[in-house]
Amino acid sequence: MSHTLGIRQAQKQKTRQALLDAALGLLEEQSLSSLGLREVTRAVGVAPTAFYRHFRSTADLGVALVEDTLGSLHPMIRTTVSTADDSEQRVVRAVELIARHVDAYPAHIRFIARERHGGVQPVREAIREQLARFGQEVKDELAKDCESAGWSDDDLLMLANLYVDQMLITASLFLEAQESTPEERDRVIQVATRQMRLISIGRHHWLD
Amino acid sequence: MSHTLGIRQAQKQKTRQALLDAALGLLEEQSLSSLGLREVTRAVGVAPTAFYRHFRSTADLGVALVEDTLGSLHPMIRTTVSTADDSEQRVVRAVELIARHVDAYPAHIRFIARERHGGVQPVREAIREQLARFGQEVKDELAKDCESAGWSDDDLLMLANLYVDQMLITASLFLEAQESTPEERDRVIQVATRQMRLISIGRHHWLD
DNA sequence: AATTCCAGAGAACAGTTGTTTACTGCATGG
DNA sequence: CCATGCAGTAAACAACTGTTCTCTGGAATT
Repeated sequence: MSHTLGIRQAQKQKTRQALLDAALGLLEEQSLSSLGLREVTRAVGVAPTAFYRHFRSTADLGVALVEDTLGSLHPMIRTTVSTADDSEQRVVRAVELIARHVDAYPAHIRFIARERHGGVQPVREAIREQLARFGQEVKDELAKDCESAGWSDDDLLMLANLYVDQMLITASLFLEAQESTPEERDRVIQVATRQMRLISIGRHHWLD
Repeated sequence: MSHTLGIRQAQKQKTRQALLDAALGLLEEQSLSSLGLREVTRAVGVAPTAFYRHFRSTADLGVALVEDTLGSLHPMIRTTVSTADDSEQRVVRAVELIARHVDAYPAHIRFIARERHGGVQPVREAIREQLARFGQEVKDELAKDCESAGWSDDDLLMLANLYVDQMLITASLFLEAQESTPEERDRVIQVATRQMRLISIGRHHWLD
């Protein structure tokens, strides 16, 4: 079904991606609500009017950016929860995976952390939607675990969302520590690991 | 020592507060990095140049706003942790207090949630600093509790920061639910309460 | 080979922005 | 009571913004 795009469509998607990439770069030191359309086109090297061929507005571009950046998170979250070692090893491995992802795509998680509560409503909504989806995915993974026996659906979802939020907080801490000393980075690893561990302990004794 | 201000200084502080209030209002539907200085003065009804008598830039105003808005949070956080009922009642009461605070000062917590990871570095730093202070305060309160016997200082601070982050997440959820149905609000209360409870359970079994 | 289509260019538009300069009126301190 | 200080005003600046309109070159379709 995936017909090889013509030269025409290929070029279009290329500049579209260039616009998205340029925007993501510019958003490292400002928020979406202050991002100008001309600013983006200037960074790419196309005329301002070309922008409209791809997006209705910068808010529209922001929504597209949400799909892109959170799409890259799906595999990480999946593997973070599903690695079936012992409970303690799982926590350590999760924090490690988060750190690795932040190193690989710092701009992605900066964008999400910044715009999750940012000034552009449609973007906030898109992020909220995607994170709810993540919550469901994590819940499904948790349900497979034998430790989840006797848990209600509501409680599983509650725990899943707690994990998702904690992942974002941890990722954000790694991002801040990135332009700091390596010792600070190690400190973040230790704190994040212990917080995750405490949540896991709470999970273990939930049904008492 | 607090000498009654002259008419001069009183007027100055009055317009300064007017600028802060107007800015906080405008920031409900945009972020600080897109807030224009003229926009603020227009909302107050003074000349654009008057702005410079009070702030160097909008970023400067943002930092001042952090002190204001997070100052109002100090009493809440203090009482949230220190009410010395039984553990379960404490959780319920904490969530209740957060809900009440969000209803009282929605713009305050919106500002903090938005600019904590926002596009203006000095403001991010100011918020980070204040939240670290909160973490210390919570830790001091936790240390008084008999349940904290045998805990290391690092672990206490780790738990305190976990609580602070969880409070912010919960407050943010209440804010979103504010312009939604009352049933949604109740759902937020239930989820937040159970998340807090799970953390408390983790705390209780931490030393096993 | 002729025609249609469309991504991108270019110019122009009215509005807005931050910042500077010179000013005014009034509360304040000698 | 008079001189100084200073909060706020007014006008002007170059630079920038989003959006519209018209146009063009080359891929896509027939």
